[in-house]
Amino acid sequence: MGQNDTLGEFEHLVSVAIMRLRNNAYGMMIRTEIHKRADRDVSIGAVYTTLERLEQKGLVSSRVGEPTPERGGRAKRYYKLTASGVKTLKASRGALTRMWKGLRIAEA
Amino acid sequence: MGQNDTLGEFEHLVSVAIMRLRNNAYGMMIRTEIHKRADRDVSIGAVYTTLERLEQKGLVSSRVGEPTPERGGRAKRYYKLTASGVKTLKASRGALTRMWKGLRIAEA
DNA sequence: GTATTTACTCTACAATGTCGAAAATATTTA
DNA sequence: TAAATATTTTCGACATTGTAGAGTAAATAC
Repeated sequence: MGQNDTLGEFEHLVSVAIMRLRNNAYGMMIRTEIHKRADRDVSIGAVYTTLERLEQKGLVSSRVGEPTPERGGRAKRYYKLTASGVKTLKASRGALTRMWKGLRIAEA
Repeated sequence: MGQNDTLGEFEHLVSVAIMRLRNNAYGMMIRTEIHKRADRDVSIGAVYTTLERLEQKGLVSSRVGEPTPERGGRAKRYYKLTASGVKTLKASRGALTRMWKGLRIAEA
């Protein structure tokens, strides 16, 4: 049930953030990107939980990077969308786009 | 917690459908609109549950209409977005738009 | 008053959203 | 080199949202 093809609202934001960040998409950065762009301030835990679930669904993959020596800190885990992830993200966006198409938002 | 300001993915679709349908936004129609536009086939129960929750949050309001005599059938309950609902919908769309802005989607 | 049609309500459970605290692991410093 | 500090990830728990299916209501037709 609910295997593939649609993303939740936050999953959508996380997925887009990963695309934007290219080869610098790791937890903390993803959170920052969402904060800056979508003006949405979520906890880092929320981000990781979602990342983990997306990975379980095969929509993103990850690898642990070398620990960049910039004043301590644990090694980063980098994420990227899989082919399936890109496809699903496109589908989600497409549904929204078609839904909004031609509608000029006015009043209640 | 999570009072206002963001819509879930399906709540978003339902809200847009209500706007599109103007003065003809009742359960069955909303479902059809989502099916046609977003190519999403959900049960009527799913639609009503969401409608009810949006109403509880003050994002939509409803009223029961006169039973149009078109070969039987119960009276319809019409929905519309409240001012707060419009605002929230705009915010949700805005977040997505800003998130996507400038990103050309390519490959994984 | 029974069948038929159209539409809504209820109940239950699965999936997604979200937080806060804890654990890892690296560098600096006393 | 042990302790302090910084950066990032992992865990556990619970709230909200997504979704289906069966049941109920109410109106017209026969």
